[in-house]
Amino acid sequence: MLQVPFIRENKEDVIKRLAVRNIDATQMIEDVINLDEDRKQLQTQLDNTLAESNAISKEIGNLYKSGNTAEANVLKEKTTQLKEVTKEFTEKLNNTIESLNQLLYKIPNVPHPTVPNGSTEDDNEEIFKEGDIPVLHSEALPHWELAKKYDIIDFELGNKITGAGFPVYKGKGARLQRALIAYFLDKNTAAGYTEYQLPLLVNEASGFGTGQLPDKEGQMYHVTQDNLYLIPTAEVPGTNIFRDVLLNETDLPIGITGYTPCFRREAGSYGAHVRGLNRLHQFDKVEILRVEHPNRSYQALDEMVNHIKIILQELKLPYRILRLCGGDIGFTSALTFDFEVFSTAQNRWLEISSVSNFETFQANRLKLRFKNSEGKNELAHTLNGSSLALPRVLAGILENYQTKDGIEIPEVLIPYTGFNIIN
RNA sequence: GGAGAAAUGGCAGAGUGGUCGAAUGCGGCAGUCUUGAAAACUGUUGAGGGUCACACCUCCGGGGGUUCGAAUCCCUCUUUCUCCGCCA
Repeated sequence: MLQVPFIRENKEDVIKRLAVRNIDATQMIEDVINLDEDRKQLQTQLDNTLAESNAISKEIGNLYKSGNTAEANVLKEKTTQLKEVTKEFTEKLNNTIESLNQLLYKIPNVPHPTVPNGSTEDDNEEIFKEGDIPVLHSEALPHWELAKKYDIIDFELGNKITGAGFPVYKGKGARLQRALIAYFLDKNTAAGYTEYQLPLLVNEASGFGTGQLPDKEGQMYHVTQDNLYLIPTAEVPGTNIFRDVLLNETDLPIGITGYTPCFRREAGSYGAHVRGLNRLHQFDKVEILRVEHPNRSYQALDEMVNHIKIILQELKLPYRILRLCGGDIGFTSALTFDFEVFSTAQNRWLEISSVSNFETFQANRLKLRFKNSEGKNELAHTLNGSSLALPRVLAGILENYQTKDGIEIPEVLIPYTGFNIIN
């Protein structure tokens, strides 16, 4: 959520930059500033009343001590009146704060100046492309056919046990998944990220901290009996490590990585383009996450992008990097780069990573701060990215590495799989 | 699941109705000493709102109550610890 002082001081710029998301925020920004003005006024009125109350209370104490009960009782009457006034102001103030917050929750992050205009994913800007798209033999298959042919993923079985979108990996398929997870985690820890194992269920406060709640709860599975949510991404438990945390400047930067399954309801998305591994209700992902000093967060974003590039180069998969346009960028993000791997048999690009800088948008909600060199508490910047989402990487490997003799295994993974072909 | 104890600043830990935003220690910051560092010593150091700056207000796990006045008393919720039970 945006900070009110920032909105007030950069009113025109905020409106202009939010327009890149194709929203006209003029009225909302105006309302925020007005509500905050009201808030300040009410706060001052309340504070003055309380100050008077406090002063009288002190006096009553002194009067009792000196035995002047009669005068004390007179003053007591007065405080009763003040209590009424206090109650009234408190109520008004709380209502104003509530309205202000409700409004602030609705305003997305301000896009970085480099975010291109645009309304849909077609307007995203391709900024990098690498890797040769292989020419497949004539009997090449999409990954779901390959999965069946080599008996490594069973979609029907998952359907029986749970429902659509919960595939069962078996044999070499299961081993390849485990290999990818281990490989990603090794790459990340080698780059300085600390490995974490995080809870897969989170409470309301955590859902709120990263912005899934209060508005986007439909994305998550809700365990109503205990009021917990299954995580849609490791970003949720990972970022909430830092909720209500005050760091020293020397603690920065912080980098963590973790593997978790992810659970997404994906209500209403069915059809041919969600076939196979393209979109699932449960999938595995390795995430990287950073807490950075504001003046080097964009450098950190570049480092993360480069890190993921190296992984894809090593896997020798054809991929491209997109700079998301204003219409496609996430609610909480200021700048996002998507990585897409080419699904040769489907002849389409599949998103396998999304790397974002949230600047202070998350930190403001989380109250994640550090003590800066002037001794002031300052909001940190948070960033995260997938490194990587497993199913589509797997789809990419199956399709791009298929030969007439079977599916070859990328060289870097062989130490992890213990085999070099699925046949 | 049952019984008991506890929750205080970045951390540890005093404080049981007004003089408490809160002793003390650690940590942080500044200084003295030193060629430099360490050690030692001295000073300083909670957060949020508000103000040009003060004043002032709020905050001692969350919520509610008693009282002129609550970290302190009462109710309630949550969490943690100990013991018992159950259990991968």
